[in-house]
Amino acid sequence: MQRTMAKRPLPPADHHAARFARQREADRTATAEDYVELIADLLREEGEARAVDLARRMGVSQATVTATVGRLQRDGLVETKPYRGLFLTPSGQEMARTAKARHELVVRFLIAVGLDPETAETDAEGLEHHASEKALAAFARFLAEREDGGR
Amino acid sequence: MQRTMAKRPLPPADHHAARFARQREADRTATAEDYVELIADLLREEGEARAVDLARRMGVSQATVTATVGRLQRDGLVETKPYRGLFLTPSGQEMARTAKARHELVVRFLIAVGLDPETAETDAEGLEHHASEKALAAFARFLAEREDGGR
DNA sequence: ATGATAACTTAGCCTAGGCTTAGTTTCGGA
DNA sequence: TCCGAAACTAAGCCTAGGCTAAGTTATCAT
Repeated sequence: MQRTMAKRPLPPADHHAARFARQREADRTATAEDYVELIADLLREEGEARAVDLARRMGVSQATVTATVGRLQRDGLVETKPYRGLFLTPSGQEMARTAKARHELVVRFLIAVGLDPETAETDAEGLEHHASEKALAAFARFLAEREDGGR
Repeated sequence: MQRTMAKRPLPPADHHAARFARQREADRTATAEDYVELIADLLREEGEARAVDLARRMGVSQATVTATVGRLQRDGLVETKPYRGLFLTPSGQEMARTAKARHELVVRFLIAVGLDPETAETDAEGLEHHASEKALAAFARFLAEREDGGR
């Protein structure tokens, strides 16, 4: 049995470094995922995703949206038709699909462990980018068990 | 009853924007927390926290550590005595204390919902910065119940 | 059909957080 | 004691992601 006190020695340095590297990697993709997810939502709910709406919903200036969308375009995730909104490339759609699924899963999980839906939604925004596949699998398992046990 | 399909309409734009703002705020403090937490760990476990060890454990160059530590110093979290390592100011210690508590809580929670300890540790690194107070409270509640039920 | 308004872009600036390469300092062992 | 290796700093560069202010350009309503 492990000690309960926070006295476990530090992990080996390279191990430790790998965690932070994963972390930085996740940070780099987080913005792309947020934009792509939001574009997909807007396309679905409003029929179009205009830069001005993205700016409004992200709480950011239009200039920032222009710059970010430029990077997304460079990375093959988004296409633009000025004054006709933004569109997702196939790989953008793919990213949006998995991002949304992840988001939904995290929200449902947070609610299941006792968070109110509004806070769950807010927190999911931050947490969804940092949960590993293993963690997501554990969340899904937890939800499945919860549903079985509940009936 | 709400629809189960992901068809809930988008939240109001300002609402939506506020979530992302919180998010960006958390991102800004994440690096500081990671450094301060690691410095505290090194001081506790090794007796000193040298820049070179931070670099090794963060997986980053020494120059990057110098720059980051400069910002931490500017922000009143850290003090340096060259060749004698890094030290935390009272407010740095405070930050380390709460960061560590949060980290421990998230790890224990992740293990409780079925993650293996190693992955829990890795994921906690990313998740701890993005869980709200409400979420942390929910995690703690969950663990408490779990312990009651378990006996 | 044209002109005001709204949408979008450009330019220029900033900070955080990375990097490498090239110095400085300090410490410790011969 | 002194000198080489290790620790640290400095300089200069880069990208992402923010900002404002100043253009452009489409669209739509008259």
